[in-house]
Amino acid sequence: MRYSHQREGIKKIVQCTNCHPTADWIFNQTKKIIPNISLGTVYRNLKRLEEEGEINTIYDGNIVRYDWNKDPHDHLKCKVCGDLIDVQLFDDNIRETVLKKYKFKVDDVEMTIIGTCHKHT
Amino acid sequence: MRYSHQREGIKKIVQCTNCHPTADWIFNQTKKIIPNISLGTVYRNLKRLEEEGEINTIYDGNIVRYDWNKDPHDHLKCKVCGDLIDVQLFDDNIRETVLKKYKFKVDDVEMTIIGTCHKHT
DNA sequence: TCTATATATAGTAATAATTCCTATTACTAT
DNA sequence: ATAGTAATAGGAATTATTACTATATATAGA
Repeated sequence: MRYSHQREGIKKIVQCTNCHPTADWIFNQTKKIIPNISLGTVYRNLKRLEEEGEINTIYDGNIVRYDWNKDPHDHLKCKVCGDLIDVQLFDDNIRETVLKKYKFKVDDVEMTIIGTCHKHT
Repeated sequence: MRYSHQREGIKKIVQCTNCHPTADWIFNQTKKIIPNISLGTVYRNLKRLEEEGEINTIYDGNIVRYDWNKDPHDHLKCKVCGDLIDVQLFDDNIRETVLKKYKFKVDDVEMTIIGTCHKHT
């Protein structure tokens, strides 16, 4: 894949945030460094970065977000503030259980736990 | 809530299928019984049925689907045929673990397991 | 049964997120 | 430097969903 200034900018933006940004947020941030970047370029490069394994696409309800955290992990979604918090729960036993019980070869486990985070007690 | 012929039709359609239909699929099926139903009516009533607890909204990646199965359950998503299969895995220990470890009050656990189903071995 | 009123509907327009298209520009190897 | 390849900007097209509005319908009360 050929080098591209735009893609490097997008990558840096995604990797330097702790929130789980949407394409639109990434577009707006990237515009601050590369003012004439286009939204199409952002979408195309996010897709390519995902293909390269540099970032992950996560689905927060019907909102698409991007995540630089490549380790398998789950999310806690707070329904009060909307925060999406990275957590490490299980995994290994899920793979085995599902394979035995349903003859289903597991590639990926996506788990989102919806509730209320500690800030609202 | 006032009775509506259209809402009853939509409810019946959703409850009589084992697939996890999209709004568009539901619209097309409902048209067979109520030919001049409009798509807006389908969306409005799906939302109200969800509010009433008659159906659930599930997010299959960025595709929105509806599900009459109100029991808490998880999904296996086959990346070959796209099938979404209902399964019952765990739950109870997740709630406790998450509450203790992250001080996060769990309302709902959404788990989708991506892989290959038994039809493609 | 009839009427009044609130709610639902069909049909259309508007919005939002994403993808597609095309002319132009940049990079690479010769 | 030039040709060929690949990437970009910008805007149009697409898809899913929501909003709007005039008309139709359900239902409560006379």
